[in-house]
Amino acid sequence: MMSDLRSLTEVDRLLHEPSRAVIVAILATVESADFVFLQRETNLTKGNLSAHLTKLQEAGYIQIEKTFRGKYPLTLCRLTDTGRQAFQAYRQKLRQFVEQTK
Amino acid sequence: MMSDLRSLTEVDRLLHEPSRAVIVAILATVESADFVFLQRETNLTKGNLSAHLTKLQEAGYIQIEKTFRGKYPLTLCRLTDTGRQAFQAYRQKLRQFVEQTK
DNA sequence: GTAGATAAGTTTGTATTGCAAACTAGTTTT
DNA sequence: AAAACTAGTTTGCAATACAAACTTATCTAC
Repeated sequence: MMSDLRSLTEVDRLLHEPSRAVIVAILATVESADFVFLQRETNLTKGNLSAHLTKLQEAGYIQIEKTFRGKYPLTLCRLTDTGRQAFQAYRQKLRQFVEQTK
Repeated sequence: MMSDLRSLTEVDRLLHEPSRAVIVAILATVESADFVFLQRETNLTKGNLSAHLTKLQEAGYIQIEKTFRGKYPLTLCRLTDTGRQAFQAYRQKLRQFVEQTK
């Protein structure tokens, strides 16, 4: 396992975007979260949240289920196993960088 | 001090680029480093290294001195106090994120 | 019953990037 | 004197992050 400073350059770019890292960090603590909840927690605009969720879904990191709460749309998101593993690897990469630097 | 998950979205974007974080991490360990040394250590192309160094300089994070080694150009880089402080803050932000997530 | 506000999203427009490839200027080798 | 090497800088382009505009449906006030 290569473990020098420059291994940070191989970091997962999808998760290295702070907004997405925060979204995934939240999803790592709950079994699922809806769009409105995520928007309140992240402070993102609806548009940007939507775009980030789509990217996470395309990468297979989250699963999105579209349904209804009463008469309104409900978008439920949950972290996949792939997503959880990627997030752990990402945290590990950050941890190593922080520990290896001064 | 705000210290929840979403404070990661306020991370220093200049340092949050892995290539630049690595450059700065290297410069944090030496009093100065030249272009050729940095290129070997980072594995960046000359073009991209040049561009990243220019950005770090524009932000006041590094100081660049152009001189000569014998007959060849020598570009010496050193971290400024501002740059060192920014890097410490960046490391702290990463550390907090890693510690606050699961 | 219809005009306007609200809910829950998606799509579009744009300016900024990170990266690869091309270029520059001088020096050494053949 | 042509080719190759050194030490960089500039250019071209595709990707992306964010804001603003748009969509579709529901609720409220008149």
